[in-house]
Amino acid sequence: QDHLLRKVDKHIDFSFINEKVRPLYCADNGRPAIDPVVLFKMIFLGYFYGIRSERQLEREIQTNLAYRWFLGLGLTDKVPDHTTISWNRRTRFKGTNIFQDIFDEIVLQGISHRMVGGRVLVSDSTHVKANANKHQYTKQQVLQNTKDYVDELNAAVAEDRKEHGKKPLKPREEVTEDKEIKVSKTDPDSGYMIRDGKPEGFFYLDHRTVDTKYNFITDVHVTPGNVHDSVPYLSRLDRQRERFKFEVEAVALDSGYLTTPICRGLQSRNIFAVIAHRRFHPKQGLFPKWKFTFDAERNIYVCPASHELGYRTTDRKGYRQYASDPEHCKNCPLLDQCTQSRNHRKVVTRHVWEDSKDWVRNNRLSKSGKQLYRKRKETIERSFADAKELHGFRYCRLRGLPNVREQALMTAAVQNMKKMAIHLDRLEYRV
DNA sequence: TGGTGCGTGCAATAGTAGTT
DNA sequence: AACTACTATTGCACGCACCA
Repeated sequence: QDHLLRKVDKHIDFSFINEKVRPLYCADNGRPAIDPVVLFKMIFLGYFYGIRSERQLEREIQTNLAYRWFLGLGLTDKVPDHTTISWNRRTRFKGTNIFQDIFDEIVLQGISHRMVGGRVLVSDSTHVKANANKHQYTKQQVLQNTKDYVDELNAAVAEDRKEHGKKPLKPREEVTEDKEIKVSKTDPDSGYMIRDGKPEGFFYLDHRTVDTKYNFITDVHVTPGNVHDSVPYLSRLDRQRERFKFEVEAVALDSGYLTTPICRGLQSRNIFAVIAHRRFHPKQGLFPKWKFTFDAERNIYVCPASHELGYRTTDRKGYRQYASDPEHCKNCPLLDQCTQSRNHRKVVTRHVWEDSKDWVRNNRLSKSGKQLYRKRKETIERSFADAKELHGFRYCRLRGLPNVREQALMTAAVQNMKKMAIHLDRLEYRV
């Protein structure tokens, strides 16, 4: 009586699948299809129990009474063939948003049950090993991808230079920075990754956002493994605000997201942001940057020897440069701890959006910031752990970005369903 | 490093259950 | 019987564990 599938069946309404899928089926001709609800329930079963193969799934359904019951199959009913799943994936569902739609619908059901607040969100990403041998690759020259905040930054740089009485920079034609990357022969969509102390090879990145109220997963996004965490963050945040009408008040993020565009983006959206801190240690022996204090009023940096570094210019990348007077530094006793530059001139840079970063830094040190930050680990990390341990999300079952996206969305949807079913069942029991 | 055996999803296509 | 839109079958390339 207390089987998980009974709770899922009781508390989750799957009838929406019929409506979402209707335009993809022929209404009045041909051989009748397997009921789409049954088809998707089969897929869900695979993810619920971490059955990573469609053949294996077919065999499991044949012999498992609970699975048959969940699908509405009698003891002697024929289980649909496993290839029907892959046939539908690459024929009927190809190029559609059906998996995203289903994930979204489950989130909406969670919202209607008051299990999702949409006020405090936590995001992180994890690597998922691609279904591709790390030795099978070709090398390719690609252009460095240009960041999407580039226009905004150019405007900020122009503004900043104007304020400091500098001439505007000549607009540069095209940014053509070439780099060589490894492209997998078996799954060209994945990205080659080298990380300290971890196995290298082809990976995807799964970016997730979790609502802190009941740890409901509210967003899933997959990119190749060589894309930085922070790149898709703001657009995914906005997606949630639009799609689910979230009024986001606060977010907590891992140190990988501590970049000026994100700090700036969150501040301008009026969202209280707490981001983990990473202290960089520059070349051994040299002073770290935080030893230089910024005086906003006078627009100067003060070095550990109390010497002033004055504003010099603002460069194309948005960094203000503050330089010391080499005549003064030449005789400084701290010189060899400060700079190795041949002309004894120390240059400290400060991004034009550095103020947003300072704002985030102060948030983290505040009382509510500390509280929120502590919550981060126990929510998002647990969500990823469950996905990997329980639902087979350590490896990509399928190849190609759309397919990996399908796997990520279905894994998350199933985690949400499980959470919802168990929670609602407990509520009912109490009443 | 190269071979073997096994398991996987995919592609091609054969087969099937409806309607006309 | 012809046509249609599905499902089922089959063979294949690939990944991976294992072994020498």
